[in-house]
Amino acid sequence: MIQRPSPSISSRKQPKQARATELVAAILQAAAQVLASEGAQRFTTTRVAEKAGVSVGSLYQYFPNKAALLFRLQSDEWRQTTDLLCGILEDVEIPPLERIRTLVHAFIRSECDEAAVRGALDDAAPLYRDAPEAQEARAMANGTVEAFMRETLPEATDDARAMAGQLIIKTLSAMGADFSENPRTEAEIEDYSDALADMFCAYLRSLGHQG
Amino acid sequence: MIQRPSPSISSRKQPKQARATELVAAILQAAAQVLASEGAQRFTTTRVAEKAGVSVGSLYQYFPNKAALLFRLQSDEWRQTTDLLCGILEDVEIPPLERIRTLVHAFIRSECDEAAVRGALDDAAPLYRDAPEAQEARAMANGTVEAFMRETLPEATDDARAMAGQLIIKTLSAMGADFSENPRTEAEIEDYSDALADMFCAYLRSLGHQG
Amino acid sequence: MIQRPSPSISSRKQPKQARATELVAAILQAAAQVLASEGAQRFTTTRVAEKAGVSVGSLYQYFPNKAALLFRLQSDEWRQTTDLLCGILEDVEIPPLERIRTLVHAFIRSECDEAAVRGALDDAAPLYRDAPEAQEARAMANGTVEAFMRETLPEATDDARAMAGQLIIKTLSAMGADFSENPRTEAEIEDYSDALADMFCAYLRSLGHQG
Amino acid sequence: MIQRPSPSISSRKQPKQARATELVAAILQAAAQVLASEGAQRFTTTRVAEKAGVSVGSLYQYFPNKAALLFRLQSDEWRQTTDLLCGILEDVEIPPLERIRTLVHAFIRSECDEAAVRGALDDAAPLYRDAPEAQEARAMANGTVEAFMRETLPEATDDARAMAGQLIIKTLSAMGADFSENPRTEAEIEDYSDALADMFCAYLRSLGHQG
DNA sequence: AATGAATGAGCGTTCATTCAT
DNA sequence: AATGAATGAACGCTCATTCAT
Repeated sequence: MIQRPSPSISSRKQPKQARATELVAAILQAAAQVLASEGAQRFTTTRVAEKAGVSVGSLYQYFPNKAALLFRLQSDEWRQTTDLLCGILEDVEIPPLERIRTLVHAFIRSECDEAAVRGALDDAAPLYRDAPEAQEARAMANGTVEAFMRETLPEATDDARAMAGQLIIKTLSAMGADFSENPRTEAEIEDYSDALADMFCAYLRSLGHQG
Repeated sequence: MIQRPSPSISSRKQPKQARATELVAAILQAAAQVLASEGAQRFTTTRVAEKAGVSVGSLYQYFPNKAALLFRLQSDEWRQTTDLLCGILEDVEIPPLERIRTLVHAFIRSECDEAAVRGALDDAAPLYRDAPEAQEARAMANGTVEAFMRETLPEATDDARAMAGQLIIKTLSAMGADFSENPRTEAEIEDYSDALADMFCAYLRSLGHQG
Repeated sequence: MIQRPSPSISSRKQPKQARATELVAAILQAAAQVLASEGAQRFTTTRVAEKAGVSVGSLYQYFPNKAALLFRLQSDEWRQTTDLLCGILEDVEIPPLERIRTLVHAFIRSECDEAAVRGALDDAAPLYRDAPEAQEARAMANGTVEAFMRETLPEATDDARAMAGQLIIKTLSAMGADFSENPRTEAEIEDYSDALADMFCAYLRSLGHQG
Repeated sequence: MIQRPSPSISSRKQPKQARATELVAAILQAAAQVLASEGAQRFTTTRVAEKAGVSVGSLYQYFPNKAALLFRLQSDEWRQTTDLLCGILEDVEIPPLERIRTLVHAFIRSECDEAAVRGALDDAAPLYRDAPEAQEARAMANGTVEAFMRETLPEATDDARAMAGQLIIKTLSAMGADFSENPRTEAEIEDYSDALADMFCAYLRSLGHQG
């Protein structure tokens, strides 16, 4: 295993003024565009700054390095996705397995919607994933998942629940990334999501869920 | 395994090809080492050639570019893994779900064993994955998987079987990659493999498998 | 020493100048700190302004450029050192060679005390040394040195005296800088100062000093 | 005191072929020219390569980084100077103090001859002086100096001799650098060298040398 | 007067690939 | 066939200075 440097990735300053906020937004938008249109390989700070209509220096005023910019992009994506998924998981009106199905559909669709950026972000992962901040970000939804699992598998041990929860989330995430690598039709998305949901539901039932 | 000519006979017949085979093998071995020890970021043709005790020029005689070298590495990994998995899947003496479990264990363990190379290979994927040959390589095991699925789900439609087969294989592959990113203990490997196998088995049963 | 206005009287009379003096003092202090703690390489106007709790713009209001700031630092150091040395040289109560010895000890010790700043200032010399003002600054103590030399070598020609005086002063200065590059123990400082003083005294005696 | 990074500075490869030797020579010559004509501040690898009629890449084939190039320049200067000085110091036919005088003249003249390069090299010292190799280089002439001092001050303690030797050498070196900063006439060089030699001789006599 | 965001030329260094030998 | 020196565009990043507010 290789020890890569973990550059500090935290934002250089939190924009106090509207001007700064706009700038950061412009940079992030440009970054997403460059990532989507040019790919991770050609994602350079110069290109992002140019696309954003800003000098490189300005970019570096708000992001301490390239990794931080990528991480921010990823982080925003994560937050969005997390919000989406948590909103679904926490809706106790709906039976758990139905929630899972909805969740899978929502996630897969969302992955396909922004496939270009996400794919390139994955390619760039080596540049930011070893930063400590990245570890934190990935743990955000843990609480919600745990609660959902307690509800779904009330009689399982904590360990079993944790493992099953992680397995499902990770599988969803990995399969979404893989599936969205190629362009997909509406029907393919539906079929694939259903199959994946079938697998998760079968698994949960086998672990003791009483539907 | 390197094809060594018996010194007196075939080395005269095909001196070039034998030499070439050795060279290619040395380069590939060096490439794997460089990838494992230096990471995708620092994987350079010069470094590989140096490690292999060969000139860069020679490297470029056998591999048209860096992507080709990486692709070959990946391709060999795939063939190996495929052989491993097919051997297990084709053993009709053992009940299907048991085969699946064995397969998962074997695969996860194998991923962890070579985590360094495979992880780096994944990081480098953007560099070779767009090659046309890369598509072919991934289809190798299709026949065996299909056969296994026919055996396991005899009453399902072809479409359903194909989908389920792909889903399981892809999930196994993606989760193996993800899981082996961090160093793992023996016990973690066992637990994780079992959980994954549980999920697959539950899924297959839910699709109609009669165990 | 900072010139603080008594709050009720002079601060009304010359509010700008008092404020300016404080600002300049704060900047210079910060500059010395940055130089000592970060080194010449990382001595940037932004960092100095930040350390001084002042905007870069303000810094540039009082110093036309980075070189001017460095020069001022150097200049202040020179004035301090000059005062120290002149005070010793002008004490006619003490025999000349004893004054030299005291002077060497005082200077070497002072160099070691502020090694960090002075070392970094030396490193930065290329940035300010070509300024015309820099020439003047170095001539400050000339009068005192001349007087001392007249006293010490009353029978020598003016030229010989000037040369000897310059030689000793320059040697002292150069050797102080060199010696203080490395951290030194008390004993090393004493020994080194004595040796240097021995050399100067022997030289002066050889030129005709009657002790 | 600041902890600067000590980049490895050793030559990347010893040129085996005439071609390579020529190249290294061309680079070193170009480097000296750039240093002399543009100053340490504008001494960049790109500029050196350009002046040498070579690509930057080639430069980096023979020098691992800019510091190494500078160090090599300095190192060559040191070797030259060392050879010059040792040749003089070791000539036992000539009385010690006369040797000292000859040495001072030779050194000061040599410093003035190449003032531009040496001055700029001094300015660039922060970039290479902390490398371990630089420490070694400075110790080269120690043996010869020691022998000379034993001959000149046979009755002094080892410590006293070492101190006196270091003092003289360092003073010579520092004063040569300082003196050659400005352009000098023939007469100035002679006068200055004599004064310096006078000082050293007086010092050695005062320490017990019997001339 | 004071601010600090913005600039952008410039730096040191890397590395896939070529091609004269 | 084999070599490995040579290329040079490209990268991430810094910092002295300006100027609109």
